[in-house]
Amino acid sequence: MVSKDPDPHPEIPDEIDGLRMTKQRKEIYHILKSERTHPTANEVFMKAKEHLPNISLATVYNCLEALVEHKVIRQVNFERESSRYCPNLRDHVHFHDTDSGTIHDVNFKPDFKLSDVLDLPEGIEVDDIEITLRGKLSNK
Amino acid sequence: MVSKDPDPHPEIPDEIDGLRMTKQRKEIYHILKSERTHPTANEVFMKAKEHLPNISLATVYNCLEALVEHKVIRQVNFERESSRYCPNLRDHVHFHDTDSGTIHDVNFKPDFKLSDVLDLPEGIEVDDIEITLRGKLSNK
DNA sequence: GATCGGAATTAGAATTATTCTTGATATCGC
DNA sequence: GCGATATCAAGAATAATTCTAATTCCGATC
Repeated sequence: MVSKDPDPHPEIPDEIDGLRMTKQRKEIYHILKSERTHPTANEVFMKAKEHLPNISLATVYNCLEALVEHKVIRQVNFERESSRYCPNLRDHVHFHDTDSGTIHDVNFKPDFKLSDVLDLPEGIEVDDIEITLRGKLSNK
Repeated sequence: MVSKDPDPHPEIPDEIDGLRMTKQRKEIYHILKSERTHPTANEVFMKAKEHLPNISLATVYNCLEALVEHKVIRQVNFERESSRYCPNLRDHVHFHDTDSGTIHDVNFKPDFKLSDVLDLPEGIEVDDIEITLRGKLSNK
């Protein structure tokens, strides 16, 4: 008699926003949630292999794409580097510390309005804003 | 007796910011200046061939890179699409019209301060800001 | 004007991240 | 359990960009 392995990520529901959360998708989502380092697909792949040794890079890409499409995670691009992935769904800005290479989330002030800051043309309808800062964190 | 061809772009100096402006670099800079459509390297290549039929794509990449390094133009990236190039050196934001696929420059309001808008962490030193808007221009 | 040296250009190969294709597996509803 | 459908895996294919090596150009010097 074969007993099914226990779900290694019982905290993740079996379906999110209409997306069936398979073993692989759960693992990948879990990796993003647990380390908030904005990893690349390849970094996720390395981590995922620890628990799912047979997973393929193509599957990692497929899963990430599915999660992005269902707005469970976000895809983040800096320059022309590999895409990175981020489970933080709040509107936020990415600060790229050029010294350490790390990426930090920065939040908007609560009363932020785009039109206060930009000379927006008439009739513009903004669906998506993307802001990246680059710089250093002077030793505190 | 061989007479030298006249410079097709006499308005562009022979050196900008320490960068020798060769025939190819002048042509490429001219293309960017005259059509403000934020073309890709390949689009620049096509245009450049009209006047310099022997120019190679590698040269276009080299020239664009040199111009970017000397801060004569800017490189602009949207998502993971091909890089685009922009001769507008003023601080500005790119609005990507998802209907037409065109890109428009949007200016900051004159009194714009980053710290008014974002919860910046202590000791942050921002060297570069990059903002992209995506959306539509409702028919005026 | 010829020559030398470094910079720029060219053509094509190489690289890299990502996507595509195809066949195998797993899962869901019946 | 069975068929339909979704997902996954492996490797090939793609596209943008970078690299390499050979050639050419250009300015400075003889």
